[in-house]
Amino acid sequence: MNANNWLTSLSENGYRLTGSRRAVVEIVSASSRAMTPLEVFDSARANHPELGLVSVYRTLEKLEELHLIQRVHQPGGCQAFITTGQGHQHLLLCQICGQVTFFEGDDLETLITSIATTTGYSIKEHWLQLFGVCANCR
Amino acid sequence: MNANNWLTSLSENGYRLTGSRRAVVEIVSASSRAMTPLEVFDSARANHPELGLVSVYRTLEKLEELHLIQRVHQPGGCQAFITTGQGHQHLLLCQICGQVTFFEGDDLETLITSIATTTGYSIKEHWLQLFGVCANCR
DNA sequence: TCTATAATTGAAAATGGTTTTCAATAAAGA
DNA sequence: TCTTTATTGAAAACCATTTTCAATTATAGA
Repeated sequence: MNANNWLTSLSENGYRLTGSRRAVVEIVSASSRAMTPLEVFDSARANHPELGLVSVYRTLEKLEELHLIQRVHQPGGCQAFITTGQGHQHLLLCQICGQVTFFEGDDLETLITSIATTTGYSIKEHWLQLFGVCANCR
Repeated sequence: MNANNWLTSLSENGYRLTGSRRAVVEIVSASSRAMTPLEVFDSARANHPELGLVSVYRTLEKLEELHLIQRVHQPGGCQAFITTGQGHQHLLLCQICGQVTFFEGDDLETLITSIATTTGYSIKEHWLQLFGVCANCR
């Protein structure tokens, strides 16, 4: 279902719907783990053996531009992408299985306002990520 | 002053004090902006023209291992390093001048506990970064 | 449906940041 | 001072990502 929305979005933004793009969208939209371009490539080639790695990079670039996916920063590297949550959300990552969960973090407003006052900064954006072990992996 | 502490720490951990290491430590310990290996290299070569880029990478690696510096993740890239703050601190980055300010973020405990309960995760670590415009740059 | 056009493709080459290799050098303890 | 061994810079290797390019193909319009 996500996949169809993504394809519609690509199409509405003037991008053509090709086999390669469908292959990438299919994999990434269905994953609850952040995936690197190479992981997407390997996974997508199961159904689309003709897919090139270059097209994976190019498709991920467009999905990111359309805010359908976002890059995930981790101690081990920052190349992986995950579906973007609805609204403003923060990330919770399982250090064992890699599962990504989103959560609302509106409680931050108080903290942010206080920091802005203390430091004299005008704060525009914030990143919050939690790392831990999910219920399944304990 | 930071520089001497860092050199002491390197020495106490069995690393030799060399000209290359002093050059890197001198630059990085004095910077309030996150610097990439190449920026450190360029800057340090002003006083140490014989310094090699490879030694910059190797020294940064050791400083990170000793928790004297930490990698800073930003939308534009994740290669830059900054001095580590005292205790557990969070980052506030100026999007204009790159200045890094640390702040305490203990107010997060409540939020984190609540997320742990809701999601069933055991939370081990967290990253909080704020981006904005510092007082000087406004 | 057919055609024309311009976007998209995969392969190969290029790029750029980082790491490894290696012989020469130099720090530090005896 | 001497000896040992970590450290060095240069060059080569590496590897993820981007660019180039000619062939292909999605799409709009006839």
